Amino acid sequence: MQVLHIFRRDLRLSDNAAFDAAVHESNGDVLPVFVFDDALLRGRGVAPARVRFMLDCLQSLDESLRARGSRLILRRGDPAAILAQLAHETGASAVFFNKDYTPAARARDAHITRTLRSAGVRVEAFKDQVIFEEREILTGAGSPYTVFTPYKRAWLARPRPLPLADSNMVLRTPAVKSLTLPTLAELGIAASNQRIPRGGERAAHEMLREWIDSRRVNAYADKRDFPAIEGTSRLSPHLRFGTISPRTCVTAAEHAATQFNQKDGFETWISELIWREFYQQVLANFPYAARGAFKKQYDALRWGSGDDALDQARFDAWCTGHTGFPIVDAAMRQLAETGWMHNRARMIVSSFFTKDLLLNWQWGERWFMQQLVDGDPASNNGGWQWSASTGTDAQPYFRVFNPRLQSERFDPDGDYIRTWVPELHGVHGKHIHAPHEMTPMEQRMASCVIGEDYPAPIIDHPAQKDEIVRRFKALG
DNA sequence: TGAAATGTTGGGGCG
DNA sequence: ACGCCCCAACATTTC
Repeated sequence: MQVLHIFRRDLRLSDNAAFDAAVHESNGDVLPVFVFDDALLRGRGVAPARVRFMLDCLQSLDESLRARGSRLILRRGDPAAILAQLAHETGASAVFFNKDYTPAARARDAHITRTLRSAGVRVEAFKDQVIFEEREILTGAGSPYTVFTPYKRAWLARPRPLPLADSNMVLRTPAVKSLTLPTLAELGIAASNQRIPRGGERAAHEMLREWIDSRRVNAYADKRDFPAIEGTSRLSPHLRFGTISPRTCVTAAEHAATQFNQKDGFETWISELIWREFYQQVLANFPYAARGAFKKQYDALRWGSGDDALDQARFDAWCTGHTGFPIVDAAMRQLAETGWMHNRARMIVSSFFTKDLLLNWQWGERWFMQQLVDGDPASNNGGWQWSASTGTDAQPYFRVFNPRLQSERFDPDGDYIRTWVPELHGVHGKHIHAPHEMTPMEQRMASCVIGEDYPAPIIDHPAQKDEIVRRFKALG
């Protein structure tokens, strides 16, 4: 009895809930399928770098399947129609997949499920992408949490599912047509020359092992806020595409914390994984937040300067890293060049975007989705709304980052800045955080003339801060 | 996962 | 020796 498994954000064989169930139920007669969904590939939130990473993951997944006697069947088009066709063609009696929680994904999956069921095919959806899903963690009143700290407490108090045991069952897959792995150009996506990490399940497991065994995870609490330091796991693209499961990550880190009797780094790192689940849960339970402010009264907030050309120029300066604020420019260039940005830097540039440039957070959210290899709708939306003070658990609107202070605190020697902003290589000492304060003589000495080699700050922080606080205050 | 203003405390210089 | 003042360091408050 043939079972079809659809891979989407679970591009791995180990600890994969739906795939494991498909293999066991079918006794190895499994049809592993991936569908290139044109509706997604043509959307405005596509990042060439992310698609490249995904293609790498798919290549690696196909190799893993071939090692087990199977292979990955690739198709392109409308998923529901393709899956109905494939089920008919192969006589598959059931289609399995892992649940996805964004509003668009749920609509797509509801359509797939209706189509297949009306064709007489059984459909089963599994929890896999998160440890606890949408309505598993509820308040005493039975409603979803909208504040992180109590959510985290409830999350930690609950017994966690362990990773599934690896199966070595030999797989048999019928001969059906498959696309060869397409290129970016064949998918109609712009070329990407960003330096992105290696995809695939093996790469993910190697990274996790290194993260744990080198004990970098133990130093996470102390080092994670300094973007010049390799203090984070960098596993986010793998969690995004499911080349590693959150259960595997948590179990490995917990084991290491016990073994080394070192809890701080572990607990702080796990908190970040809980943030990921928190935001998935928020979007699942409050789907309107994908399209507007979680706190609805802030949909009425007026963004921008009133001058569209000025706003566009500011937006472009931010995207390309030419705002005249070194820490912001370094971060934006890291994003453009690598498809990744350090988390502390994400907070700084998103605060700058909303509270200093006064631009609508949704523009920034979209730019991130177009750039990030790890771009995830729920985490990205949650993070932007947090920064914009429109979201769940948002920072109060009067908490505004001072880019200069953030720079001095989290990149004290300017190492991060100099790595990504070559114009500032010759700028030494404290001037690295505010090069426009150099005298004309100092500017020449540093080979960094303000207005020629590097821009003056494009906005005045105190004035912009006053303005945004006034606008928020007006809405209560 | 804030910043800045304001308040408090305590050590040390100094008359 | 003593009180006064300054000010840094830290804590609290406010937005």
